[in-house]
Amino acid sequence: MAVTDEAIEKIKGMIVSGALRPGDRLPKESELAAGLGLSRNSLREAVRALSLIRILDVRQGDGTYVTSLDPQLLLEALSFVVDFHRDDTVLEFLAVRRILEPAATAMAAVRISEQQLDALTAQLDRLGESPSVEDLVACDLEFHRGIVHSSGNSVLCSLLDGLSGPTTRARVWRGLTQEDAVARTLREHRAILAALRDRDAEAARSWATVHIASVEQWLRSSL
Amino acid sequence: MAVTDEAIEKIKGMIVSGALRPGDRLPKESELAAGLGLSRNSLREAVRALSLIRILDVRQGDGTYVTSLDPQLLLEALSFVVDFHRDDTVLEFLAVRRILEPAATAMAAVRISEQQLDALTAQLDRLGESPSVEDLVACDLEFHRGIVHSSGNSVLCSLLDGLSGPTTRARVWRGLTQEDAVARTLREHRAILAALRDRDAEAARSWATVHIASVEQWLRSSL
DNA sequence: ATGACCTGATACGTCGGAGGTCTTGAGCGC
DNA sequence: GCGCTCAAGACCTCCGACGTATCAGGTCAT
Repeated sequence: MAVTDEAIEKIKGMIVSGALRPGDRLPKESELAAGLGLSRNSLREAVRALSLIRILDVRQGDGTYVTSLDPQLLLEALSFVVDFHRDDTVLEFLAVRRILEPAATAMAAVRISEQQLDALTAQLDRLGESPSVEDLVACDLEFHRGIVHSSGNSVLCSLLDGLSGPTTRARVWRGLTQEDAVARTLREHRAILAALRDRDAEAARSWATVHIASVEQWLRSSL
Repeated sequence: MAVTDEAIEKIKGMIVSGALRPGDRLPKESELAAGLGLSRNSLREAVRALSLIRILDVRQGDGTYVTSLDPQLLLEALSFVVDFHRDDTVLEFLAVRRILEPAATAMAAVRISEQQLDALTAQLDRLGESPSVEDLVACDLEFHRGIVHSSGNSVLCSLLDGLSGPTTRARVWRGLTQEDAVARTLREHRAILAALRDRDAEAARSWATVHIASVEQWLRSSL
């Protein structure tokens, strides 16, 4: 195994074992390199790799720190990976979302706060009747993010966030090619919100399923 | 933005845009570095980072290649990230698994082949009545992997694979501390398998839910 | 002719050192 | 007390050199 890979493993080990805790500062590059028995150049490769996946946070002029290691932060790296998938796997991502999102929406139905409900309502009102496609998609993303956040499971939240990336582009196409997509989306959002307000988990789950299934159906027929 | 980060983005761009396709070979380090306008050292940091998350495959003495970019391969990186999570987020991972696994099992019920069913049966038979805890956990992992694989969704498959890491350790503790855990696990596996053989998606889903919920319940009470 | 073996070219792996740039905080003047 | 200056510390980038692994092609014995 290459020295750089060893260094990655060792740093990982220090974090997992608790020797380095979230927010801790690493020794400076030259010291750490000496400590791990490799050159500064090779160590930098290891640090850079861990920094890409948000394990380490490197600040020029300051030092290198262990991140908070929050699921939210770490799963951000997922979206980077997801970006590499071609269109032929979008359907598979969507299928996973179709499983997770209804479940998250149902969970949110029993946990979401009144303030959050009001905020979501205000957001939908602000969008108006016939928004631009870009606004709609952005709002759509925000809407679902808000709901999933209320599920109370940060892993679930981050996972859906990462998975939503590839389907976002698809939704833009849809808005451009399907006439009633805008009105339909708005209608379904209202329905989901109403179900949440009623604390009706099953209705919320069903509307979320319908919502995603409609995107999936369109995508499947147009590929 | 640092030159290394630029390089990462540029290489990513070359792949996403299709200029570099899966299996393609990159120019040698010195040429690529010159092409991207940075030093070989800095480029190596970019390549190393992309190699950690399985975007690139570097072979000493040969060259650097774009990987297959299979979801399975790319989501392997997920397990690396998941390893960093402490025990207090295991419950959240388990909650996500509780959503995905029953759905995957239900999907498998209508798609799994007879050969696969026979293989799973043989695997359970081979384990015997009172296996060691390690054997049981390994077998458990393999059992679920086989079923999820039959769901036909490779993204779902890889995701569950990555998510199962942190709960594996938990299951080992469980086997060590809870007397009837072994027998119970075996019983539930048989039930899931029977449901799959009956092509009964709902029964399969329910048994999978029960199976995971029992782990979750024990874990929740023991933390 | 075929196979194993050797060898050179090629490309990645590692290293040490030299400047450059950014952040931080102490010290100074208003 | 407040704001500014400046020097120290730490990361950023680069260069050039050498080590090591892989592969292709030629050589030689069978």
